[in-house]
Amino acid sequence: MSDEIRRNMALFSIGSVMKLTDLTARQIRYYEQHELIVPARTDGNQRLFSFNDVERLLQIKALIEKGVNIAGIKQVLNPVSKDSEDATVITDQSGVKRKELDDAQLHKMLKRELLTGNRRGKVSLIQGELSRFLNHKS
DNA sequence: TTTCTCACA
DNA sequence: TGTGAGCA
Repeated sequence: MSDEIRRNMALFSIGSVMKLTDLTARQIRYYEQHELIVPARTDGNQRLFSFNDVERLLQIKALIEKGVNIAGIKQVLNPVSKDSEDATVITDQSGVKRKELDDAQLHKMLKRELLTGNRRGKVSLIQGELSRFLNHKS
């Protein structure tokens, strides 16, 4: 669990993130405007990204390449409180939590689509690049 | 030099 | 989204 801490601690400049994600600074800032990511700031108002942010950016990139728009990406990335909209739960003949179930399945479906083809390949590639970047650091 | 915000193509 | 201006 303390892994979360480190993931959110490592900080990169937007320039590093650009190289790591192949996104332009413009895109990165654009995604931030749409709340797809929420990087921290330095004293000089400089953006600081964590490993989590980088991974998030890579997911966003993958989704965009699949033709998903900002709104769609928000749905996949934003954990929209698990129980903040149970007001519209349908109570049909089969069950009581119809809507909730559908949301969960949809979310899982989208996530799977996003990661289809590189369950491990892309991730390890990313980590490899991160390591190379951190070690070379020249 | 790099990043930032803002505005226009 | 890209690009350029003017700052810090």
